[in-house]
Order: sequence, then structure tokens, then C-alpha cells
Amino acid sequence: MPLDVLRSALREAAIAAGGDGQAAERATLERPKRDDHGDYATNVAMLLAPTIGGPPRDIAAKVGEELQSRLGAQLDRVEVAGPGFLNLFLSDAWHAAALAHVLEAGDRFGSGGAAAPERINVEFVSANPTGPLHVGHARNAAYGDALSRIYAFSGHEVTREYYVNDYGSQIARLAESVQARARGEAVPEDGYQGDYVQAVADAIPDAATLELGELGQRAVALMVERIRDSLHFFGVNFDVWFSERSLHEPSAKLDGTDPVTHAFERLAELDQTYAHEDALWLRSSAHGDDKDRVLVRSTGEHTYFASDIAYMLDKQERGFDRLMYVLGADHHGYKGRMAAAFESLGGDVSALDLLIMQFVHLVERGERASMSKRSGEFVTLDDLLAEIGVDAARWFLLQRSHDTTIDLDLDLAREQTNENPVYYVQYAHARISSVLDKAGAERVSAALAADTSAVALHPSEKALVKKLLMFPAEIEEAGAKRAPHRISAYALELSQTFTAFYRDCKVVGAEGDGVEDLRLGLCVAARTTIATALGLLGVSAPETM
RNA sequence: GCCCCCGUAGCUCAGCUGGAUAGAGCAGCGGACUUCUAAUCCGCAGGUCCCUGGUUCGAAUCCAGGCGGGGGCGCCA
Repeated sequence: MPLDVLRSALREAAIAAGGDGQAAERATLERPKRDDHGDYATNVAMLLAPTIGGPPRDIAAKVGEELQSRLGAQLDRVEVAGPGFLNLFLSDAWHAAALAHVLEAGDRFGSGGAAAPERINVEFVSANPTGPLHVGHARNAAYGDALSRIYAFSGHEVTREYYVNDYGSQIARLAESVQARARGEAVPEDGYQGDYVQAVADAIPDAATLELGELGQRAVALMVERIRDSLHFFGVNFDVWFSERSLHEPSAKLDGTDPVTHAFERLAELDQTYAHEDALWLRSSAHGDDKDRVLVRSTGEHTYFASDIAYMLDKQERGFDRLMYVLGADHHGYKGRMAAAFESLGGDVSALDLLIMQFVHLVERGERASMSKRSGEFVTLDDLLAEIGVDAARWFLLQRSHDTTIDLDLDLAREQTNENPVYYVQYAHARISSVLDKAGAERVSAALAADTSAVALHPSEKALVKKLLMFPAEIEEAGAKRAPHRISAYALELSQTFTAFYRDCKVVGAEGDGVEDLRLGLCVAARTTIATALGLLGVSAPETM
């Protein structure tokens, strides 16, 4: 990786200039905003100044000399600027070599960056199977899936998991609602009112007379099937659909005990529970939670938290290195108890990630509308996809940080669909495909094999090379910060940079020795990288538009 | 009362493990189609980075305290 070479040369130069390795390690190597500040700039001298002593500008000059002697012809020149920045101007040959590196990596460019590959469980969506998915779930789905794609691409082993809440009182309410519809009666006030309930009732022949427990399970199965189909159409596919109910049933894996009991036994062994006023409590406050939490009520019923903790233990016993939960904003109050539960079970919280998705607010005529499943009034994932399509929807939901609320004005979204930046990115991809088509596959292969080290580069070509080189770091950052939106921002920037190159540099039929070769190479690298970035977001990369 | 998120251009938001003259998309205004795909491009206009104080060579970014908006705090699921 050309940037790594540059970075290590910089580190050596800093040490040779009398600095310590630690400060050199912290030094930035970044693309300045202004072209006259070089291809890359470093603040290393300002970091070294306190330990070396002396003016940062003098230190920068010394580091510059050391760097020049190490990089030779790869480096055109260095400049000391401002308070002590060292600006690096790299040669055309360096850029050409960097491009060759990108081309060699092909569609694996940017992949495998994980320093220590982990087995990661990403649990997301996990919406109750009592209604269709709404746009809030869609955001959760797009986010969890994009994160999963990023981790997998980085070299981690990812399991996408959906926790199905198929146990407890809301299932009883669903059953009652379905039965009421089947009998043509009014749905109970605390039941589910949406039209989908009728559809479920119609799909179960004897819904009017079926015993409620059985009806509930049949209804859940239908709802899960529907949810799975919606998500599949959205490009989100789960590896594991985990049943909450199974936590309360005897498990062969546990020699016939049920997982909840197993978890209670485990917690008792670790002395994490106690009885008080006929209830069983978890010592969660000993692990940073606000207070202790009830696992078994005085009535003998298990709390929902009991299921959660049994489920968490099950995940731990499956041997994951990291558990990630993508939770809705209304669950942020659970963070404390979930972390406490994890620790109570002997886990190290650094291996636990509780990610809170902020809301998607629906806006209608300038007013915020509420989304309530009980009232049956909400925009479903299916509605959204019917209106604006998978690509626009995924982009829309992924272009913002997960911790900012998004306003969704469906009228506006419909209107502005064609203004969605996703089309700009896709268009750039299609345009490159068209250029490469025009050149022809044979010509392109020949170009990729050609030696371009002596070609003089246009500034737009250099800019494109540098933008491409940023991709691995963007992936790493998107993963480390759990921020898929970094990838969409990058994809847009890369497309803009390509378009500027396309405007300034004729590709097919370009004059000069090796010029067309190099430009075709740039096209291939840009197309591959755009396609990869879009792929990580679950957005398609069309050849034509 | 306690906790979480947000506050940056007219709007929606990037940028936040400190760096040089703060960015993008949309909206607005003015231009460019005989094309390698105009779903594009070029130009103009647009800012108290919520406020106050602190940290330092340097703060949109870090710290403290406010203000404003959103949300959560159950032996519900």
C-alpha cells in the first residue's frame, strides 16, 4: 500500500531527525484542502517540537531532508509551511505506481484491513412479529446490514441475527386481534388494528375457532415470513432467526434444561443474583446499571430481561468474539442493563457494542407524524420501497450518521428521488462502463499491462489517484466508528473526483505515450472502487442508465 | 430529577481521537449539449460552526457551565 510506505518512511525520517517513535506514530498524513499545500501534509514537526526542542519549522525542514533522501525520485519536493507543517509533493511516477497497486488489488482493494479478525454477531432489526416493518426498522436494517458488509469485507466473520419475540403477552394480543378479525368482530382496544391483521386472519383457515396459543404461533409464523420477504427484497438477509420462545423450552444442547434456567444457574454460580420479596434479582447495579433488575417476578413469571440475558448467554456460548446490538432509540435506556448483564455473565464489555439508532421522523405537510403500530398508521418498509426503490431508500437511510434523527417526508422523497445523490454515484459508474466499452475489452487489458511510469499526470488524474488511495482508510474508519455513512460520503466524493477527471481528461484516443493506458487504468480502478463502495451499502452499480 | 442523541449555509446534513482560507447535496441566480452517457458540468450567492468560559502554538472539534430541540427512565413486551 503506497500510503503505508509513505507513512513508514515518514516515521523513519522523524526518528532520524531526532524525534521519538511515539510522536512520529501520532503524526497525521493527510490530504490538504489546498493544492498548493502539496499532495500530503504532516504535522509531525509540531508534535516532535516539545521533545526535541527548537522551532517546529526547523524540525520540519530536517524531517523533510531525511524524507527526501529516503524517497528519492518518488518525492518531487517538500515545503515547510505555516506553523510547521511539512508539505509533500509526490512525483508523477509515484502516482502511477500507486494506481498500479490499486489495479493489482482489483475488487479486493480496501478489503482485509482487519488487524485481528473476529467472529462478530450483529443482531439487528429484531422487530416484534406483530406487524409489518416500518421505516424505522428499515433504517435499522440498512445500517446493520451495511455494518455487516463492511466487517465481512474487512476480514471478519459476521453472523447476521434477528431475535424473534414470539413469546409473551404481545403474541396473545396478536392472536386475539386475528381471531376478532376472523370472526368479523371489533379488534380489542389494546389489540393490533392494522389491515395486515385481516390478511393474517384470511391466511389461517380456522382462525375464528383456533385455540389462542396455537393461533398466536401460526400468526407469528406468517408475520415472520412476511418480514423475511420484505427484508430480502431490501437486500438484507439474516443467517440466524432466533426464537425467544426457544429460550423457554427444553434444549437438547443443555441436556434438557431450558436456556433461561441455564442462565439462572450460571448467574447463581457467579453469585450475580439474589432473592428479595419473593422475586429474583440480578445484581446489575454492581456492573454500572442504575439499579438491580428483576429476573423473576414475585408472581413466578419471568421478565423480558430474563429472556434477554438467556439469549445473551447463548450467544456467548456460541463463541463470538464480539456481540453487536443495533437498537432503536427507544431502547437506549436498556444500554445500562444490557452491559451489566454482559458483565454479570463474565463477559468483557469491550467485546460488546450497543448501538443506538436515532429515529426516522415522518413529516407530512410540515408536521411530524407519529408511527404507532397499534394504531396501524405508519409507513411500512414495503411502502417506502414501492415509492422510491431499494437503491434510493438504502442510500437515503445510510447517508446520515446513526445518531442523528432523520426526517422522512415521503412526498418530498418521491419528488426528489431523481435528485438523490445515489443516482449521481450510479451514473458515474455507468459512465465509466460506457467509456470502457468504447475502448473495448482487449484494449483495456492491454492498458492494464502497460508501463505507465513515465507518463506526466494532469492534476485531475493525480487527484483521482489520491482519492482512490483513501478508500482503505475510509473502510477502516467506517468499521471502527460503526459509521457506514462514511462510505456513502466517500462514494459521492470519489464520483465527483472521477467526473472532474472525465471533464478534464479525454480517455479514449488520448494523445501521448502511455497516456491512454494510464487513463483507462484510472477508469477501471474508479469503477471497481465505486462498485465496491456501493456494494458495501447494498446499492446496485448499474452498467448503463 | 437522572440518562442518551442533536444544535454547522435558506433546507437536510458531513466534518468532531485539535491543524492552514469550515464542506456536500438540495433550493436560488447566471451560463454550457455537434459528448467518451447533460441523471452532467462551470460560475455566482449564501456562515455569530447555539452561548459563555477554560485548556494551547492552534478549537466547529477537547473540558466545564448554560440555552434550545428530540427521546428514554416499569416486577410492560
